[in-house]
Amino acid sequence: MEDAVDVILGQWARARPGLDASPMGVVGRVSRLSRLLERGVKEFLAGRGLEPWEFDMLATLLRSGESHTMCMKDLSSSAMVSPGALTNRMDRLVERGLVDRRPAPGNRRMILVSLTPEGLRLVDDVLQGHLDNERDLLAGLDDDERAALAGLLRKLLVSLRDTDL
Amino acid sequence: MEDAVDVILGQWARARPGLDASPMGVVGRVSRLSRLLERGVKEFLAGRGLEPWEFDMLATLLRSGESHTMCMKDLSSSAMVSPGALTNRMDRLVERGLVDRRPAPGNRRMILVSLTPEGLRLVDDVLQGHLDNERDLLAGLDDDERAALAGLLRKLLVSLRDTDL
DNA sequence: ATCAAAAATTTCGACGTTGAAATTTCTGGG
DNA sequence: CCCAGAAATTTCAACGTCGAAATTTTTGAT
Repeated sequence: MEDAVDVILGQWARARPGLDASPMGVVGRVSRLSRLLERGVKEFLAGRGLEPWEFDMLATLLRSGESHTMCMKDLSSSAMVSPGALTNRMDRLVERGLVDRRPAPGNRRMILVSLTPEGLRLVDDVLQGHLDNERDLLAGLDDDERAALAGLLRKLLVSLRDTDL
Repeated sequence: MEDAVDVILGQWARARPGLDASPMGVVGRVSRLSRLLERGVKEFLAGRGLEPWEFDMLATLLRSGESHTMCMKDLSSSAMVSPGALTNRMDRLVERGLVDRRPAPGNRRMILVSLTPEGLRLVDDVLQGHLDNERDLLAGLDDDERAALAGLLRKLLVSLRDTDL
């Protein structure tokens, strides 16, 4: 069965015979798949009253350790957003009462962000459904294929040095 | 070798033992890989004086057929951007002299966009280098692995109905 | 103790996208 | 032939991000 990227590769073969466009077979598919999965996640979370970035922030704090607390810098790099964007996001989460913010004792340069009880309850409520939804989005592959895909993606990511949060 | 997503899965295993977070092993990796590849493409194109979206538009026109001409609607869906964003992009490409825009003869609702000779020369000059760069970004996988990865991604994309441009 | 450099965060302006409303043109049924 | 609805594009306001500059605090060398 053909996907949209096959159609594109066919167009290249016609427009520029002799050109080896095969790298687009991977790069293009990763890009399209990423957007489709994002949309699927967004639709699920919208039903729970959360934007994807909100769930990301709450889930990052939840998995960070018992205290559910991180400083702005670590949150910024974990979420792969600029420091400025992180400030903006935390402003809004504080306003919703899902996190709180306080200077770190002993180092007033740092701001510590924690889940509030309400934030913890919300993310915990949504987490299982979110994973079920992701499983559904991947249902086109069986378990072996999913594992193989994860393995290939890992190998590529490691080669691109994506080894830290 | 561990990648960043393995670290995240390890955090989940500690924070919520018993939770099966494995879908994130695929979804998270696709998302991170997509961003890394985008960055690699962006850096290459910046050296040629092009933004990724500019190259996308020019390449889409180039591979569309002999005439290098498409209407706004088809360009919009090809590039997966809203119609409004497309108008904005074309304004700027016209200003750079890389495309031209004219009403379709016989159907004045439609606007036809074509590569100018200058746009054609530019995208043709950059195309081979762009593919070489993408190949470099994928160099962590050998040919068989790359083909296997493309196949798994295709299967997943087909299951998500990503079969048209 | 002091000061320059580094570190963490916030502020701010520029930019691009989205989604909805508006505009123009076409199509088909009556 | 006319008109309502559909189709293609443009306009516009709201929104979020980035990057750079500014701010505050800490660190280390002298």
